[in-house]
Amino acid sequence: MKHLPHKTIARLSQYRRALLLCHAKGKTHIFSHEIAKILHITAVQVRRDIMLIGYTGTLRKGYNIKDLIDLIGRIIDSEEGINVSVIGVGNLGRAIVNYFSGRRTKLSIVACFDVDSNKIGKKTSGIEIFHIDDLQRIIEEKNIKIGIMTVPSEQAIDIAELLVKAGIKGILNYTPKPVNVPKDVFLEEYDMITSLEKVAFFVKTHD
Amino acid sequence: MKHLPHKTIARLSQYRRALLLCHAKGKTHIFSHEIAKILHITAVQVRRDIMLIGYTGTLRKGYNIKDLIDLIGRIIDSEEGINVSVIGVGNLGRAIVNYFSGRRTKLSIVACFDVDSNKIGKKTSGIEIFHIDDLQRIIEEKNIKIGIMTVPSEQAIDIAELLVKAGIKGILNYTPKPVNVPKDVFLEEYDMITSLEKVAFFVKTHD
DNA sequence: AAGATTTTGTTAATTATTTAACAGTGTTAA
DNA sequence: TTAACACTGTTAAATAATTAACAAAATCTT
Ligand SMILES: NC(=O)c1ccc[n+]([C@@H]2O[C@H](COP(=O)([O-])OP(=O)(O)OC[C@H]3O[C@@H](n4cnc5c(N)ncnc54)[C@H](O)[C@@H]3O)[C@@H](O)[C@H]2O)c1
Ligand SMILES: NC(=O)c1ccc[n+]([C@@H]2O[C@H](COP(=O)([O-])OP(=O)(O)OC[C@H]3O[C@@H](n4cnc5c(N)ncnc54)[C@H](O)[C@@H]3O)[C@@H](O)[C@H]2O)c1
Repeated sequence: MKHLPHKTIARLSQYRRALLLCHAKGKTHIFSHEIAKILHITAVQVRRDIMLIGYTGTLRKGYNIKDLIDLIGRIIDSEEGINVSVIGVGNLGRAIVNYFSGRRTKLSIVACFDVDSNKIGKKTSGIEIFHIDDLQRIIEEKNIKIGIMTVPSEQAIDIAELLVKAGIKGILNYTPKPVNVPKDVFLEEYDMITSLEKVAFFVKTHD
Repeated sequence: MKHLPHKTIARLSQYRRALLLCHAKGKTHIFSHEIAKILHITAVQVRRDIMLIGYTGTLRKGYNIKDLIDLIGRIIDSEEGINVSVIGVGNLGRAIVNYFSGRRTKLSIVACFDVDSNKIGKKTSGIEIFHIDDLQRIIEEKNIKIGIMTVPSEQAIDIAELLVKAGIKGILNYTPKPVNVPKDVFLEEYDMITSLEKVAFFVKTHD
């Protein structure tokens, strides 16, 4: 298995989530077209993705749900788990921390950072909030590999640089400000405003 | 100008945001490579996108910032503006409402919906919260075209259906549950968990 | 047991998107 | 006034992602 396309990785994550739900219901096998139906994509795409990770289902019975869940896990998870931090504990940051603190997965949010003295030392959803000046130290101490940026956009570029310096290996930037990272750091940016404007554009043109 | 690629639309939104910043600083012209630098993409891509919308800069001076902002506006905005609603005023929904209420654009959030009786009738960031049962009526009364879904994922499918019935033309689904809409409704889905798992995958493999 | 049916796995074709290449043209400098 | 330069606009090539096509095989039907 050489290079999995980005889009395939994203779908594998979704397949797994859907499969876990099916598994919980006691289902043991599933067809490509069933998975496709759940995610509203085509069965071919499902089969192709599954082919790419080298799994083979059984003809006429489909894919073994448990096996496929495990295989996807071996591909996208890190065995030891990965520690994550949230930088900027405002409305969005708090929502994210709260949301992820509920679920047990291989990804755990283990620290937050802010500059607001009212927040430092407190906890949000059980996760401690540190001062941004302690970032480097805490990142090292807690072996944090991923940073989720939810700071005001004016701070985005500086914070990204700080994260890179601290040795972070992946950044999820929810700021509408594009940031720059060296190529050994993986960057994913999501811009909500743009997303909404895109919807608005198609609403406008589609009638 | 025929069909603009989705990706181009998304970038136009970002160009405009960057251009507005430059404009505010008193800059009048900008080169493709300057825009590219800000967004960390290539100058060719910028030029190509701008070509697609039929704008032409002046040689050696670049693009007129004000003109380009206006043209992008004419393309992606609706003249009259578009009304938006948020369904599910929890942590994420509240963050979104608060965030967008600050900015004046052609897109305004004009109503929220929930089922929690403690929330109904109250306001969040100045926007009234209605009961989900009044959705159809309010959508019509307030001429709402877009719905942002931030309800628990178990509710996602039902709510999407409800929105479609009510005559919504665009849905932004922040639930990790894929939903189904007729093809005259534009659907954009963003799954934060998947996004984070994708970052984790590349962090894992990239060393 | 023969034939129809269903479903996978895989290669090939298609479509979408990005990147490269380069002609054309004001502007600056010699 | 001519040559070098620094841009844009556009076409062509390359890359990425999706979709179609179909052979192979397990199961079902009669
Ligand atoms: N809230 C949303 O729904 C939403 C939507 C789209 C984009 N965003 C983006 O997400 C970011 C955060 O949005 P928000 O609504 O949570 O804002 P917010 O103001 O509620 O939160 C920002 C937080 O960052 C902290 N902060 C400021 N400077 C910091 C620094 N140098 N280091 C660490 N922390 C710092 C602030 O103290 C605050 O707690 C913004 O960039 C915004 O554009 C938010
Ligand atoms: N918080 C995050 O950062 C985050 C991240 C990723 C995904 N999400 C997704 O966003 C959604 C909301 O997350 P949250 O953290 O804000 O959850 P939340 O529980 O804080 O909010 C959900 C809200 O929806 C309301 N609600 C429930 N049923 C409803 C119905 N039928 N109609 C209208 N409103 C209803 C609830 O009363 C509540 O106010 C979830 O699907 C979650 O998976 C959230």
